[in-house]
Amino acid sequence: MRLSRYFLPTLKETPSEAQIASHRLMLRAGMIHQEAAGIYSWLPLGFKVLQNIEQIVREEQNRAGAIEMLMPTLQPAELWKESGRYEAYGKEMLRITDRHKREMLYGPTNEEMLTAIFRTYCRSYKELPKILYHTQWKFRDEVRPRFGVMRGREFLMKDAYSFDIDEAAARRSYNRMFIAYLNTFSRMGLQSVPMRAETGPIGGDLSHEFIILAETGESAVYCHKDLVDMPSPGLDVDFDGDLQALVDESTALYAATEDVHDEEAFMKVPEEKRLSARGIEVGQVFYFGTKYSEAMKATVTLKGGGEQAVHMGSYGVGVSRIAGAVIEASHDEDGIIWPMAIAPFKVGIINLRQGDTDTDAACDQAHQVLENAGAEPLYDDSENRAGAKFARMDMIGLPWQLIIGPRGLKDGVVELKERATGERQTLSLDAALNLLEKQCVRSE
RNA sequence: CGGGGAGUAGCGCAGCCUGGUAGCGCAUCUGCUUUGGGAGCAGAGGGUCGCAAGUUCGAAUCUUGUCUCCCCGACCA
Repeated sequence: MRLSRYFLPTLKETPSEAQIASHRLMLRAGMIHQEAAGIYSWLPLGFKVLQNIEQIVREEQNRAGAIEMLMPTLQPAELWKESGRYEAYGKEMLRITDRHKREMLYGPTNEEMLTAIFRTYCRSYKELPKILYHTQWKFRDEVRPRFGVMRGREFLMKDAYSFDIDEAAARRSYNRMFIAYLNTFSRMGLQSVPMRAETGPIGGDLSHEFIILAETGESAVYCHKDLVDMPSPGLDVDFDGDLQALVDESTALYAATEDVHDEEAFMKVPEEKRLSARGIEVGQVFYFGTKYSEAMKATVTLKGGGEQAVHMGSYGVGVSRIAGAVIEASHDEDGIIWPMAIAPFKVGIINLRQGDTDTDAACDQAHQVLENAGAEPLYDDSENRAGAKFARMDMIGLPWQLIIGPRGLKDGVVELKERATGERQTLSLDAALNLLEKQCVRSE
């Protein structure tokens, strides 16, 4: 993509409303545009990131055996009256009345809707187990939205719902999502730590929040240090096999958020391994049994006759929030540092002397070769001076910068800079293009 | 929802106390010079001062109301 044809409204100055790094950088890098408190337009660069995140989530959901669908943003109030949550949800729920005076709402989540779908079509134990998911915009009318997309009112969320015959089977679904989440975040270059979370009225140990450690995290967290560099299970996991051992491995060590923190248990962690930090929740897995299926009469017939309310769980990933969380976890004074997997472009080509015949030609060639190879280049062909181009490229944080100028070309070389480390190497254009193809093209 | 702060050009801000032709920096446009880490000079365009009432000869400035945004807290993916 040529920058001159793209839409990338970057800002040199920081808008005054942005307090934390990710919010500031998303505005400055031209990723988002605020429409109202907690509501954002996603400009092209931000939208690419959002799509990359969504796609990784999708691939890992599918790999774990979940089935994708799509439910609407607007829901009829009746569903929520059935479950009792229409009253319980309070002012956070955005209620709307249509022209026929029917009560509607902008969905904050979809348990009711999917439970209603399930009960309509699935009547037998033979239909189980099932995990269905979608990625859709939600709305929660937070009293006080903040931190940009990390805590907006409108947000994009992947939510999955599992249906099983009993608690033991529900645990297997839970485990699938648990492992899928570890892989999902790992693929995005994020080290996630599953932490015990509040389970609500159901009790038990079946709820975990997936936390990314970051200084600006919204909640205090406590965990065993070894969890911070525990490898993810890997994409070759057999999701049809028994995942319990893998889950146990990830949950054996102490890890809890503020809400459920147990100081006594934490003290049993060797002192040098105790980590108390702040974290951002990017996902949550939750088993809630028959809470909705009973209220909404989602039952299946049993093998031996009789009926059973299905055991359910729900599994959320904050897709739009992750865009902010990644930046919180990965930036420096100069700007964003995108992990390769979700970077909006993989390499930025910097033309140091726009208008110089040789430099223009070399840049054009690099651009074309990388574009054709699928390395997703962004070519800064603007008339700006070198310094401005460097600064902007650092800010938007593409993993690689290919720097081409007349000075180097005289000696037949270009410069390649890795954003994360700042390391530069000088090499021939061909060698640079070869290296970039290896680094930036996704092999599948 | 309690407490605090702010709305003046696309962005960042001054002006308000003490009413009298609306300013600065960045950005944008034109020209010349410059060209490897956010260039220099010269010029130009762009604002019903959030909105509404009121006071006044006269309101960005004073008064009242209202809307919006931000911060701290409570709440939350």
